[in-house]
Amino acid sequence: MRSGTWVSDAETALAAAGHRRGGARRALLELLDSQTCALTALEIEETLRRGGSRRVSRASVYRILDELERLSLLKRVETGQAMVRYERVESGGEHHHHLVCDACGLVTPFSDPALERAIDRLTERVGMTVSEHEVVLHGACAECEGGLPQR
Amino acid sequence: MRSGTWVSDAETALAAAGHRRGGARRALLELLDSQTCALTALEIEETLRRGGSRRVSRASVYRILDELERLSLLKRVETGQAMVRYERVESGGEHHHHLVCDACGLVTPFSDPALERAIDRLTERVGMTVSEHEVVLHGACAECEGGLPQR
DNA sequence: CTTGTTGCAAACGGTTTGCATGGTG
DNA sequence: CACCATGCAAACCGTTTGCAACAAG
Repeated sequence: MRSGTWVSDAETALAAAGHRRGGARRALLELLDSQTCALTALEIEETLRRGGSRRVSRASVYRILDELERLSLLKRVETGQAMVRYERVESGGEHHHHLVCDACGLVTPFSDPALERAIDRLTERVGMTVSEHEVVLHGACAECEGGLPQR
Repeated sequence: MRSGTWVSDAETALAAAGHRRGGARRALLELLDSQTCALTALEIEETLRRGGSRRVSRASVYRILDELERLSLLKRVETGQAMVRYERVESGGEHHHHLVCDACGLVTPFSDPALERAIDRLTERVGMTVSEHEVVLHGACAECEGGLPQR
């Protein structure tokens, strides 16, 4: 059960960045807020169209995603599949990573404190200012296990 | 200083998979063997052309990379940049992950036993057969730190 | 000679951009 | 009423594919 603060936080940040309001962006914000994991631009476009929400053109989807990412409201997720995915960034800093089934394409979130600790420690030792990190586990989900990967 | 076993291992695996020899693939194998980190298809094509090696058509580069990946001789690396990168898979199982400078695009390898341990442990708990994992750290390299990211 | 290997150019498909229209403040 | 937000369609560009010429075994 989400509190919905993300949408209002996002709108505040957008206003602060000099943006006006717009129906397309609003629809995207609400959709993204309701998700538990990352979506592709295509999934977003289709969900909005079929979900009864306002139809949003593909160009707008991309433009809005781009802007939201620039404002650090969204995070880009690379799953090794054809399309990039996006998911909201929690203001609290909590975040998860992803399991990708290479057979059926299913993307599932997971989180692991021990992993985060290892990365935090590592982050201090590398010769670089680390602003973000991403971990992707590839394999076969329970359902596909035993079946042939089709890629 | 590399031992060069990767190239011969690769050729053995290719032969076993029913492939004949070919100059283009040979050139790619040698180039990839000499690298310390992942290259894009474009970088491979250009390096081969300029490096005096045989010129290899773009289509062949992609086809060969694809086949080598299928045989687990290469690993695909997603850095969040426009293009996919490829690097050889060590038969010993040793592997590294990547630091990506979002300002200049520099990709650097790193390895961390503690991180690997955390991932191995995690791998046993998730409801999925994990065959591979990838960790990417984003940030600004020493050189770019202070300058503005340009994306 | 049979069949995989390569090059060339055209086709693909996700993403971006140019331009005209519409809505916000 | 100035300007950002949006839709549409065309342009982009990394990657894939069809096909014909080559070359390995």
